[in-house]
Amino acid sequence: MDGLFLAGAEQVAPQLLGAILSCGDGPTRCAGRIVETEAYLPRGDPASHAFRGATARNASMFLAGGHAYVYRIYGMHLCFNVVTGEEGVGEAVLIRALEPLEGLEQMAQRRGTRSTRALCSGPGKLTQSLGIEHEDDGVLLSAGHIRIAPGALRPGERIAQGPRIGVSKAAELELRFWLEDNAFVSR
DNA sequence: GGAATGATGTACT
DNA sequence: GTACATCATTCCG
Repeated sequence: MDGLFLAGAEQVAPQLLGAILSCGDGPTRCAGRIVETEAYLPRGDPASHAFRGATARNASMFLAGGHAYVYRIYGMHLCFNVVTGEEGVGEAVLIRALEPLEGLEQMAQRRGTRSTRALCSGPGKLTQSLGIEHEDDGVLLSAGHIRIAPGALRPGERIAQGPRIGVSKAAELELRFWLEDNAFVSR
């Protein structure tokens, strides 16, 4: 699946739907199926952190495709992205929601809830559930404890596309992708 | 140095 | 539906 990440974010985002994102090994392993993503483009996308060039915060967004970009938002939440494209370009796919598959008890403990639907149905929730830390920013996904494995769409599943959420700029771009009617999509 | 601003989540009305 | 917690980063002067 590594080669996939060298394509553009707009191509990678829908292709990640159905793939398995996991964190940790052994008894602490948690995993979920990706059901919602958003693309952030390398050029002409003022909503992207990379829009004004590389800074200390977004440096890992300019690594080669297949690295993680983890950043803190609103002073309290972490968001996890998969960097895409060639090194130096600056594009990524935000993972917005997962359908929990493994480590449900660990996730519930980290999140402090008993609701399975509330575990990973949002970018901040899934980083907390999986135990992703700010130190994971810039790690190579194929080599570290955070991994993405290929997955497939289930029979009858359809990909939906629409405007991104929470962005105040470029709101007209339809760069959010999700699995239609999936109960674990955010909102 | 100071002010504004988030790729959010939760609680409350 | 609205309010707000909470702070690193960024931008402006």
